[in-house]
Amino acid sequence: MISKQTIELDRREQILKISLRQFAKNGYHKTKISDIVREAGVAQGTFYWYFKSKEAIALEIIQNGQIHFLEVVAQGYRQTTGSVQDAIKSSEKLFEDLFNFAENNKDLIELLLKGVESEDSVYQLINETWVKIEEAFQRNIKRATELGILPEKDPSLQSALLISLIEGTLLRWLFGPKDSTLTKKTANELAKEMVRFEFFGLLGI
Amino acid sequence: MISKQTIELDRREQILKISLRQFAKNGYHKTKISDIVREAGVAQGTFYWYFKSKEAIALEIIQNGQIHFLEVVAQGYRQTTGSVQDAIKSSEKLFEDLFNFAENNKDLIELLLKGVESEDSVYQLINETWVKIEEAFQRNIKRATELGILPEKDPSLQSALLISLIEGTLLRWLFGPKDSTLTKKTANELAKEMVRFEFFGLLGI
Amino acid sequence: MISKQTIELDRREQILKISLRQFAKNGYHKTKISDIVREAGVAQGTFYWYFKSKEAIALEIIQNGQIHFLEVVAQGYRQTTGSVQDAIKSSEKLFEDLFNFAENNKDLIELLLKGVESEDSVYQLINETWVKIEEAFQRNIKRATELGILPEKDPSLQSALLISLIEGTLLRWLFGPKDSTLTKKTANELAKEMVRFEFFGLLGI
Amino acid sequence: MISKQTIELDRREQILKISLRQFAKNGYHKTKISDIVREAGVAQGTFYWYFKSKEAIALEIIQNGQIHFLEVVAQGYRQTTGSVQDAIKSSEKLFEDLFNFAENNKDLIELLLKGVESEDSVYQLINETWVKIEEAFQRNIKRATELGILPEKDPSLQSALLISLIEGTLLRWLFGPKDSTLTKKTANELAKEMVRFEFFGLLGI
DNA sequence: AATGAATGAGTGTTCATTCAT
DNA sequence: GATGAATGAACACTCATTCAT
Repeated sequence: MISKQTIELDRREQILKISLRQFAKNGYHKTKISDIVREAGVAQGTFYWYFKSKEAIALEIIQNGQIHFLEVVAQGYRQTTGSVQDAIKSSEKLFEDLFNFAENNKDLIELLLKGVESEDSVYQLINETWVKIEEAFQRNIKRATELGILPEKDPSLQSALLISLIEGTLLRWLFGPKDSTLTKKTANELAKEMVRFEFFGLLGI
Repeated sequence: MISKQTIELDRREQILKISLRQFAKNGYHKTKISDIVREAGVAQGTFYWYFKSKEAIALEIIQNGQIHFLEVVAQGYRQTTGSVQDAIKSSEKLFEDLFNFAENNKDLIELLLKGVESEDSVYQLINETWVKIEEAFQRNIKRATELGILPEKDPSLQSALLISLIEGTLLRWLFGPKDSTLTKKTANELAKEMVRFEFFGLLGI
Repeated sequence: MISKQTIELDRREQILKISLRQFAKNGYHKTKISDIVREAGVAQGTFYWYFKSKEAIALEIIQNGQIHFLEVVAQGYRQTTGSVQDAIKSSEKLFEDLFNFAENNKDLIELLLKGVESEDSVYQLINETWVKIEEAFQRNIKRATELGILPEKDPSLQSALLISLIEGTLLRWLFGPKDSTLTKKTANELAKEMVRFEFFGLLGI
Repeated sequence: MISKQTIELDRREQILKISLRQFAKNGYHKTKISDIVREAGVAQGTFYWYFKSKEAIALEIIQNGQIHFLEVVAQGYRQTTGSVQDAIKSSEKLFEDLFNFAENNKDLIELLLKGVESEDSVYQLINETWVKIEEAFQRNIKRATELGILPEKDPSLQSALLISLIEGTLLRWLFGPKDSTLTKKTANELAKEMVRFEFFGLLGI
């Protein structure tokens, strides 16, 4: 039997999901409440029973996404014992988790990557999400440097470069032209390539 | 004497410039024609004497920008004789030119980096710009591989990674928090760091 | 023991009371059913179990109020024997009763005085209330004229002037600025002043 | 020849006039912008070319009205030499001016008398208008008291009573039932009756 | 009796675009 | 070339009312 609770959650969840997809696909401004409710098969007013405003639902979507995204990043890193091999392995693991998450949450990632021109508050929250992810990576780099795995350098620059790689790769992997070599790679393959570039650059083997 | 022709060009140029700045600063959708003409000190109708529509001016702005941007990228690369040292040098040169151009054309870069959620046609043109730049880099990578400077790998992946680095770095360098270590670097310093990472990765010296 | 009947009456009474206060305080249009039910602690649908519509509850509130108001006005007047002194005394008594009633029914009075811009039907009923009160006063004036207490004049004008005085005084006394000399008067004092003006005008002692 | 200036003023003036009439007739909340523009024969957007918002136009209407109304009240009073006869004469003159103004500006008076339930800012401005008029009357009463024409009493109460008379009389004279004896009076007759009541009360001759 | 989710017609406002002058 | 008044299709949001449970 489906309880009231379940129905409400479902409807709310459904609107959240539809909104996320539309925000991701068409952007914040071009997504109209009327489109969302049409797809959900409910009346315009129903949207406002569950959500205070367009801005509010966007913020909730991103907030949720941020939490899940950060969980992945936080869990992905295992403590390394000290060898470069270990660092590479755990980095691969992290990237693979991250890419898998991204693949399973394409809409969220698209919104986080493209949803730049929205309400200010929404923009801020998206920004905050990337900053937090960058901070997580920075912590890992610092630890690796302290363990002597990585040479001493400006960790903020390093993490910035890393995040740049990740953002750009996600964009091209998930939303690039369907026939590119990049699009066809699996999360695992991509993680390996990324790590190779991360540690050894273009010259690395 | 200033001819009518000149005046027209000036006014047209002025509106283009103002529009670029406003598109960059506030985004495509949040930029209103009324704001543009107010800043330009002309009537609403005047805008439509020079430009067919909001979409048209955005396209023209990006088209112009694309041409200049590609010129820099095209000129940046000199022919390499074959040594890794040369490749590094010329890569540094390219990055430095690119960063200098970006610094002198902040508005354009901001629009190209953030202006994702606009009209479809505008989005496509921005996309095309990055693709063309990526292609330019890809050609260079291929040549370096043929010359034996770089090891054999998927050049489309390599250029994708490179462009990702560039985009992310530009975003953080030009539009990141004012007090970060990244923001304070000069174009030359940044180019050197980029190249180091490009060729040697995190482990490189 | 509280019977179901009692509970229902209570709940109904409670909603009526809350609605009256909100109508008075915020006006008919700015009072939302959602506000009323929130304050009553019941669901939106419950309101419509007890009342047909927003208009219906407003009409009922005013209808009730009209009855009580008219009772006061009807009881207020005692038969006068014929002397001016008696007329003044009984007029004072009436005003005092009326002011006391108003003080104990501020919300109702506020609604009757300010609730002008509501549904047409509501407006009509408020109007009717004042007309009936005016008629009561007019009857008294006529009787006083027949008894030779008051000089012969157009009684409809006289009662109109009287009601005007009452309405304006109530408005200022109950809802005027808290620090005015008017606001601080008691019902009895006010009644005396009113009667003095009523019978003798500005020149009267 | 009709200059642009004239046309603009006309259109603006026209919308102001239509809005005033609709606000007066239907109240602030029930007056829709769509009704106003329909009557004016212009598009919805045109309204917003001339006025910032519904609230803004209401405020402008009342502000204008307040100025004209106060002018009448200010001019109406002549300095009195000291006799009661003079005071009565000048009071009659003032009331007559006031009633004439009201007759020629029925819509404004209706809005000022009935437009109680509007936006807060609008409500405040209407209130302010009556307060200023009351102050003008109060000044006159004080002067008359100093000259020994009126007996010493609380002038704030006296002016309050006077304004109450005026408001109530206007309401009934201009908007009362068409067949009443009151409605049929001329401004001059009404002024005389008012003054009689003002100075001598019901007992006065 | 009571709930609260759902409805949908309406409301003020915005803004790119047009056009008579 | 230039003006700025005029347009009207949207759009986000509100709220009295309904109804299945």
